[in-house]
Formats: sequence, structure tokens, C-alpha cells
Amino acid sequence: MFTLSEENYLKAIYHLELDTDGGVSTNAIAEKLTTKASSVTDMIKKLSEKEVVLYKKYKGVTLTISGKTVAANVVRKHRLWEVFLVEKLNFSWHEVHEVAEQLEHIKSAKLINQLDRFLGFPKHDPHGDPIPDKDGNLKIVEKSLLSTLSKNESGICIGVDDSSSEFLQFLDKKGITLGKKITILDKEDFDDSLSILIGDKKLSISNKIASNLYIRAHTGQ
Amino acid sequence: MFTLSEENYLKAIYHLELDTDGGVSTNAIAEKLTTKASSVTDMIKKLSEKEVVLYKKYKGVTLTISGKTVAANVVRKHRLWEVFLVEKLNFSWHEVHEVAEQLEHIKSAKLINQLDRFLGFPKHDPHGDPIPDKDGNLKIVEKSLLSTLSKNESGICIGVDDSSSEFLQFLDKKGITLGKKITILDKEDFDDSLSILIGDKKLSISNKIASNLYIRAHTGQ
DNA sequence: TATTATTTTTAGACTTGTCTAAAAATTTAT
DNA sequence: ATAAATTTTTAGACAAGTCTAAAAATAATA
Repeated sequence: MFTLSEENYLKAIYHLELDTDGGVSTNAIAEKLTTKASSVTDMIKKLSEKEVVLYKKYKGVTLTISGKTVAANVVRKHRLWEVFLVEKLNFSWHEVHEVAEQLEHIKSAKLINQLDRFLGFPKHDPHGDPIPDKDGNLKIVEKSLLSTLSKNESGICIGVDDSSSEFLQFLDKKGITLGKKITILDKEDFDDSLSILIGDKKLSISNKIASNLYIRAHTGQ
Repeated sequence: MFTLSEENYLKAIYHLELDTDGGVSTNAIAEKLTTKASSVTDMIKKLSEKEVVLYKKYKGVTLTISGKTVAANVVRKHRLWEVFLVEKLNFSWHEVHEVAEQLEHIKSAKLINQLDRFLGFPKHDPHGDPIPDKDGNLKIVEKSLLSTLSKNESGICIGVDDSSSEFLQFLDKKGITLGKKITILDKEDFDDSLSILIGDKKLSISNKIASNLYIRAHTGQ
């Protein structure tokens, strides 16, 4: 069994490993968890003894198979609860993270399996991120940043990179939601801003926005 | 804001105060939380400084108004989650307590208010216990133990005193559920066992069982 | 009321998870 | 390849919450 703190470390390492090659550095973990490097070293030792991470001094850490399973399960719970909050309790997608951070640590296999069923076995959370299955596997979806598309290309909005409350509320205001088709009407060389068509509305968005929106390729009309 | 541990102490005191006159003793709290009296003394001091309990050395404790509000809110959350687990996630009433013990500490006013609405503003949890409202008030229902009824009297089963898993599963097996009408057919002087009519079934139950079932008076047929 | 017995509190210690400050190892740059 | 900068680890400390063992207060009993 793992403490709340241990689970948070495992989850952080899990996320960091996804966009890092090789071990995850002490400092990276410290920054992610807004704690100090020395605290990270302490915790890493503990996790290493529990055999959920591989650790060589000064060399960073990697999750073991069992560590990955634990972490993926926390992520699974987090994302299922987010779906619950949005679908059943009328939360907006920018409000769910904080509460899900608490709910993800509730321990009960039956609870999470029944919740999964109750929600209709969703595959994605409200931000478009995939929900790991019971065994911790998650289906990787081919996705690209909106900013990488060329003029006249289009795709379906399937997720966000930055899921901060501010960004999500901005998207709400602009009417940009998951599942919508986006077409690049024009790209401005000067500042890399984009003119896009979303639904039947024309919008101008900055490169910063476009670099935080994930698109699934959408061939044809 | 209160820690998980502080909330558990407040809840324990809240429950103990309901069936105690005067202050709640250190030992009683220790027993309820299966901890040591010395730990209780330490925590009481802390709660006293936070002005949620009144405390005089050697004299036991009482909740202040604000302490009572905090405690009632924890109880409210516990019971609402129990309803959720039974009504939406197909838990049996004997399985909910352990999980609700964790869920009751999730902090989010919106969460609990939306949950309340989602469940249709229930007034009782799956064991028949009343759910405090947002301000911590709970409606006291006139109730008597089944063991106190006389021959030929009847009532509606509205709750249990002992809500241990074993007892609840026993009731399931016998078909005794909340809302059912129970009539005393006979009382055995020898061992105080009862012969009862529940629904259309005749049952013989021991005094121990009858002393753990709450009944709302049910005049006439 | 004096003497037990019980309850409650104090004193000191331990664990978990964190921190600061300093030392050690590694990496980068000259 | 040596010096400087950065990263990481160690050492020692602290707060929360708990424990044991012993002291103090209260309650029960002879």
C-alpha cells in the first residue's frame, strides 16, 4: 500500500517519463511537485526500497513495472473522477483538477470499477487525455499540435497540452471545445498567429494558443 | 481548515455527544478512534486552541458551535457519499462505510452541494441515519427500538443501531430492509426473542437483533 | 477519611515528510 | 584538463501525530 505522498511522487515520475528519454532527474520531480530536491532524494530512496522505481545515485529514476502500474492506476482514478465531475455534477473542465487531485487517492477497487461502469467506460477525460485501463495500459492516439498544421489542413480538436484553469476558461470563451473541427485558413509569418475556422466561426489565435491544442488528423472534407 | 485527523476527532466527539450528557471523556474518544488516551489529550489541546472544542483538564470536552458545524459537515459528506455508493454504484449497505470514511474528507463545497442535488437531496443514508443539511442541522425522527414494542404493535423499519458489516449482512439474509413494516406477533418471556411478521413472512429473531433495529411508530394497519 | 483504583495528563521518544545549509558528484566551459 | 557552474546528496532540524511509561488528579471503596 502506498501513502498519498508516495502516490503523488509516482504519478509525477510517470508523467515526466512520458516526455523524457532516460531517467527522470531529481530537480524535474522537485519542480513538478513544488518541493525541494533534498525531499525528492529522500522519497526516491523509499520508493526504491519498495521496488517501484529504479535508482542510481546522481542518475535519475525510472519506474519499474509495478511502479508504473501503481502510477497509471492513480492517473486512471484522477481522470475517471474528472469525467464524473463534468458529466454528472456539472463541473466545468477547468474546475475539476483540484478536486480530482484529492479523489484520485481514495482506495477501493470496487469503487473505481463501478464508477467506470457508471460513466459508460469513458476513454478520455474532459481535457482529452486518455484513461488507462484496469491494467494501466493506455491507447496512444496519433495527435499533433495545431501549430504544426499547414494552411488549409484541418483536424479534430482532441485535447490540450496546458490544462491550466486560465487556458481552459479562455477556450470556453472562444467556443473551442473537444470534438470540434478546426481548419487553418491562414498562417501569419510575422508572429505565427493563425486564422482558423471552427464550426462556422472564424477566429484569429496566437501561436501560444495553437501550441497548446492537440489535433487529430482529419483527411477529406 | 482542518486536517484529516482533526476531522476524525471532531466527528467522534460529535457522535459521542449525541448519546452522552455532559462532556465527552478522553477514554471514550480514545476507544472510539482506537487510539491511546495520551494521543487524545494532545489532539484535544490543539482543537481547543482552534476553538472548536471546550476543554477543562480532567473534565472532558464539548464541541463549540463552530466545532459542531465542522463535524456535522463531515457527517453530511459521509452519508451523502454512502447514498451515492448504494444508489449509483451498486454497493450493498454493508460495504459503504469504509469507502465513505475516505470520501468524507474530500474538500470542495461545490462537490458536495452538486452531489446532494445529483442524488435528489436525500434525507437519510442507506442505514436510515439522517443527513445533516448545509448548516449542519438534522431533523430528529421519533424512533424506538424494535425490542421495546409490545405484542401486536407494529412499525416501519427506519434504521439500525449497530451498523457493522456482519449485522447488515444478517439483515440482508433475513430480508429485513429499511421501509418494511414489522409487526410483533409474539414475545417469548424466557429469552426475550420475538416472533415477527415482516412483509408476508414470519420470522423469529433474538432480542439482540431487536435491540439493534429502529422502528417508527405505525398506528393502524 | 484514608486507601485503592481509575482516569487523565505529562514527559520523552519515534515516524513520516518536509526543510535549510553544506558537502559531494557531475556537467559545462574555458 | 582544470576551473566554474550546476545538480544531487547528506546531515541535521522541525511539525504533525502517534506511542510508552510514569506522574498527577479524580473517583470509588473500605
